Amino acid sequence: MSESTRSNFIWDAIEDDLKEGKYTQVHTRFPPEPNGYMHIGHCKALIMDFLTAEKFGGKCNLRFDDTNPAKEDMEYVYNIQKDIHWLGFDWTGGLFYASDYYDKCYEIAEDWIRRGLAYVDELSKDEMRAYRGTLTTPGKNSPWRDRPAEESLDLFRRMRAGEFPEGSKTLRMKIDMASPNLVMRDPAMYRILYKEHWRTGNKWCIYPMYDFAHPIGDALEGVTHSLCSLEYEIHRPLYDWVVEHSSSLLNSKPRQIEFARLNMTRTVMSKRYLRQLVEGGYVKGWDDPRMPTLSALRRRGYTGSAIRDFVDRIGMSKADSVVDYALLESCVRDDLGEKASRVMAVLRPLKVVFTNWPEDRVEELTVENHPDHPERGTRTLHFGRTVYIERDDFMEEPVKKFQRMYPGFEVRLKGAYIVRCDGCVKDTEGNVTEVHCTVDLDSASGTPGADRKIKGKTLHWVSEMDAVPFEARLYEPLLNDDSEEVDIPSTEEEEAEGASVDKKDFISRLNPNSLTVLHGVAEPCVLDAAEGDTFQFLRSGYFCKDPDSTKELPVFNRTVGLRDSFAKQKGAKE
RNA sequence: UGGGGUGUAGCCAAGCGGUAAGGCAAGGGACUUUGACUCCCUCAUUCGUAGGUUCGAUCCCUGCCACCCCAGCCA
Repeated sequence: MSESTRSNFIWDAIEDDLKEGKYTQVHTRFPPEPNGYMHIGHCKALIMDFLTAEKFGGKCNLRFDDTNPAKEDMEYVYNIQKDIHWLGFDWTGGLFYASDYYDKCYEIAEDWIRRGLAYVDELSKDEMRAYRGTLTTPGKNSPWRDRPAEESLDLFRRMRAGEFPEGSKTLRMKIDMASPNLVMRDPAMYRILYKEHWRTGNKWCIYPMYDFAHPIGDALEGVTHSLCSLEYEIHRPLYDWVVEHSSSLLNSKPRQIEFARLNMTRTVMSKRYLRQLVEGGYVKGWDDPRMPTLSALRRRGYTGSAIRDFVDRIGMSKADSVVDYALLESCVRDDLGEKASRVMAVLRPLKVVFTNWPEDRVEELTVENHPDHPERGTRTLHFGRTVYIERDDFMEEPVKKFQRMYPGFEVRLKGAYIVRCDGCVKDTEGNVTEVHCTVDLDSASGTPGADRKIKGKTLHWVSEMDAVPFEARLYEPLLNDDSEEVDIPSTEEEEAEGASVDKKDFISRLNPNSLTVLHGVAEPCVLDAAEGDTFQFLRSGYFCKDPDSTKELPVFNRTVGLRDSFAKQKGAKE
């Protein structure tokens, strides 16, 4: 549970940098593009960025990489900040936006043009692609590549002034069209975009590209270690090139280090697929508790500390990997097992009548809120002639090793009495509607008679007089366990083109049982709980009160079930 | 096919020339008024593969194989 102190290859590298005097302090940044909701996959980078700063006593900035006004929105800015705080971090180095640096970027761009490091190109998109060459053949120089600096400068200023239509011109870095690394083949620095930016309004109609703005943002902010995912590895020479050629204008010379991004079994991480789920109505929204978004996990009852523990436990490496979602579940169970108060709730109620218990007799019982923490107090329950138990806890004809309620067998009701099952009542279709039991009146919890050992298990229950109806929403992974993993796109691309084939496979893997809605009964205390409060419903799992709750009908999401070795064993034998 | 990466158990992952950590999952047992928790035990003679160097190789060298990333005026 506690954050491990073990290192990883990134921290080792940083320690070396410090030792060698390459840097005297550590400064990181978390640079999301505000174009969507954050999901569990983002947490690896997020936690790594903030935790690295913490570990080395440095600072971490939050910088929104808002260089593409076509895709970004303020709504996301707010949500991302909320998610970061939820995970228990703060941007100790400050809050920034790439758009803060538009002027500075422009200044550098003009400087580069003068120095012959950049030029205005007039190739169309298609032409540019053709000139770029292929993986195996070198590209060729644009006919505009060697135009005089003065001409480029003039054109660039007129681009900025809005004299040219979108797509007609770009500013490009002059590097090497024959480089075996495609990203070095004169990458674009600026494109014309007549889009209002949510922060800078209509001040600009040219916007810098990531490859240009990102290193500059880092270096302007004094970032020392720029951590990012593996797909940027081939951009590192470009990153260094940009910093190198503008170093006199910057505040630091950051080192980019890449690591593998997080993938998980039985879910998807790409924004494109998540959007399909929402827009196709397969889930109720971005915060539907089945989604891997942080807002969904929060609603479902996951905790920030469980997610931090998870990221700690998956480790940090450069190998592509798909982490078993069971590890995440294990982390929440750990966290909630300690934190959550215990309550009794019956998900699928079956009525039990105690034939030897007087109709009007009511007994007050005291039960603990947490077995390992007596200091968290107790609560009072009422025990009467009729209670509800879980349908699964009764079998008229028990299967092998079944140690719950069945005719002739004794079980204990948690915090109450030992009862013996005498039989059941069925409707015309043969469904069990009621179970009859005899209470051992000398076996009340806390009395010497309760010490009697029995073979039966201890069951949870809710008495009829206390029963509060509630809705339980149980979840399973979004995707079936298809042995073959989903084709998880590794970039955050939004382009839906060419996705139709993927979509079919992905949609066909959807788990039809990802949501089960049940109507159960619970102890009265669930009525007073606030939205977001989490309980352990004894023997059923951890449940979090949902915002859909009303005064009359509390709604609870099952965050995760308890481990169930009996179910496993039973499942294996069937 | 060019370039850049990565291959250690079912899934993650340590290991940095001296004889394979740990977690999750799985299996067995103890305890138990949650079939939970907790606690024990089991789970890689072998590190993608074939050679080489070495007294000694998961670690160094060479070849091969597999997978991932790159041909946006996205990030």
